[in-house]
Amino acid sequence: MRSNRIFNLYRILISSLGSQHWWPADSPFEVIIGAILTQNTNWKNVEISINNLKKANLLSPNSIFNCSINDLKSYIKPSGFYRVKSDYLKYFVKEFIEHYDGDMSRLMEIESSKLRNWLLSIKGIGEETADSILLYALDRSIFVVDAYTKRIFLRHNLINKDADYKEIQSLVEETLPNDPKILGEFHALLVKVGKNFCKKKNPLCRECPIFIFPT
DNA sequence: TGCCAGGCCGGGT
DNA sequence: ACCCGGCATGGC
Repeated sequence: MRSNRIFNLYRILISSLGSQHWWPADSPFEVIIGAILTQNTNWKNVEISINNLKKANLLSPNSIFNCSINDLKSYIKPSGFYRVKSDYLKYFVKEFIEHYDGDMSRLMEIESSKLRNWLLSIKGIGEETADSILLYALDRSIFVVDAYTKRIFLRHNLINKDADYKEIQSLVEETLPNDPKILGEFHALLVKVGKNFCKKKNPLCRECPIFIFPT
């Protein structure tokens, strides 16, 4: 059965690799900034940008809102796509301040699906970024699906190649315990093995060492 | 040294 | 509804 194999995959990964200690950040707001900056970008580059923002005291909604767009661009340049991402950061803090007074504790009160729709309505935040924020910044029981998840699941015949985001997400959420700690660990573990062992981009590749289970 | 990274948007079919 | 080009830096 498919769900048993997903649970096995999680157990193998957590027992062999251990906790990944995600999401590295000093505050929930920093998680949100990182989630936007890491879109299609190496985390190492994001760290440089976040350190720049930290040194400039720009890790709060109001300080980013008040920062000039050109300064913001210069700080986040190392994480790439800095022209669009500086706009994305601006869009987010503007909405956050308008709707929730830039107050994280106000966000904590909101029900997950309402919060998800609000995040998705902001330009620059798609499904993966929204779910990363819900899970790692707001501690919700949401599974984050990314390219590694799709590749690894596909190679294990856990999904077919046209499976969409929601389908993969539901599959995991209905299989693993409803626990943000576990769902967050699973996503981090999939990224970890994806980075180390799963270099081939062809999702149908069956020779990659990540292929753990026989079919 | 080329390839790619913890995606998303917008325009074209 | 899909598909694809554009966005960009730093690491290995």
